[in-house]
Amino acid sequence: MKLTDTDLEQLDDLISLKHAYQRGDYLYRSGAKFQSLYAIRTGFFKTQVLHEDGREQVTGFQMAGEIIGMDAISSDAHTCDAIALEDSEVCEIPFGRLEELSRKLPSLQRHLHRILSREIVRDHGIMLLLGSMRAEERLAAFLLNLSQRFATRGYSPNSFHLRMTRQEIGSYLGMKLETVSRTLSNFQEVGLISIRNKAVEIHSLPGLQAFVGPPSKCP
Amino acid sequence: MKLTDTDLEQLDDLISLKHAYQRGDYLYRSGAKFQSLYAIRTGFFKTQVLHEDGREQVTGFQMAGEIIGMDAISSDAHTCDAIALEDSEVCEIPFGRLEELSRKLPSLQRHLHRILSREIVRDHGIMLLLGSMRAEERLAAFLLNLSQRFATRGYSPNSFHLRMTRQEIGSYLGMKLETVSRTLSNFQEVGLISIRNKAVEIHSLPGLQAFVGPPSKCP
DNA sequence: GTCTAAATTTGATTTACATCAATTAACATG
DNA sequence: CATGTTAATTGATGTAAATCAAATTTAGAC
Repeated sequence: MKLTDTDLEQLDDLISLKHAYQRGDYLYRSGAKFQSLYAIRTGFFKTQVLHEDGREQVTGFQMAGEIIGMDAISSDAHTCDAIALEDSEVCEIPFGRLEELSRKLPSLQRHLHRILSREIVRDHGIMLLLGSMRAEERLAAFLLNLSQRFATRGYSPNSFHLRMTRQEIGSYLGMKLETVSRTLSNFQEVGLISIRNKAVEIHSLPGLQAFVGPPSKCP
Repeated sequence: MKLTDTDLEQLDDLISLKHAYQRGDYLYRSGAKFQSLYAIRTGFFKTQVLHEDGREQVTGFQMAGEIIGMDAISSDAHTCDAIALEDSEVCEIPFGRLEELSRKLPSLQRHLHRILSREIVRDHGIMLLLGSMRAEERLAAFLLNLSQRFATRGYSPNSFHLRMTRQEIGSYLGMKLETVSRTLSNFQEVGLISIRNKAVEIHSLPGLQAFVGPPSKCP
């Protein structure tokens, strides 16, 4: 299937709505009517679900190139909050138009399906992490994941700064902020990383990797 | 958009591949090439992801009317195992054909997107559960969820039998089988449920609901 | 720059759950 | 129906992480 000029125009049109958000701004709120998906151009977001009793769970940290808002398709309303963790730029993708266009462009359709499915796979990974790893392992996996994503975007995999607080990391990883802090300090003490407030230096990626997985059996 | 006779034929055709599975059979295995989604007609399945180090995490229990296999779209390969927990019947839905047809039928397209999104929402709920609930709350939420799904299918919400072992429940909920057993025994002692092996009687749905959520503050 | 509030670190203590261990009950198989 | 096998219960003990509590650092507001 070839793209006609009209197709290209429409695709171009589809992603033409750009918006800027400042640190702390909501991209959308839980309960808001679903209209669009959002492609992050620059910046950093978190998404969180709120339990009626006030508990909250961070469900993800999203960075440039990632799509958010997919949870809202099922009920035509957003089911979580998305909040900018730094000044960010976002492309709005009206979902109705995306569906329309993806009916004409099989490769776009396939792409959309892959993105939706990738989110499911990601969530399963976090379920594994939350359900069966210890605090140390979770945090190591978290740092490795960030490292890998920064690397993909052309930044250093060994040196980056965290956009989120210890509390937000803790919420995401199912542990308290004190445990996050202590565990990071431990990593530093054994020389795996340096951490000064939000600035992280990973000294040994393999060393962190060795932490993920159960304590090695010594036969 | 109206459905033509040809459309209806194709839709009918799409879901014509039925297969039977016995307790313990694999519907698919992690790593297998992705071809189809599967609609469960009757029976009960579990899905689990395996960590290379041998740890496993049950990611869901699926029953009649539910669709599984969506995680595989992203990489063209299944990322988890799906195993029948009782004798079951399943419709295979070749995904290429589903995509093709959903290009012609906007309502089918929308339906597919909703199903994919619903899985994401479900996973976020489990992340909340794993990340921020205590064992008691997780198990209460689990029983309520099963109850509600049985009710939707016309079965009693108060009386059903578990198809899965304590170990599988524990894996799903991020706790050990002993804790599952103990917690169920506690629920029984306080009169919320009766449980004899796999047979559950819920005596008070509101009572279980009260368990989900943090211990009530007494001012 | 100063001041205030928020975030982080670190320590002491508690606790929920895991682990280890043994018994009992349910299930499958010849 | 007897018998090996797996699943479930229950108890005793250990431990990872939560909680409670300061002290300290960092970031924002004025």
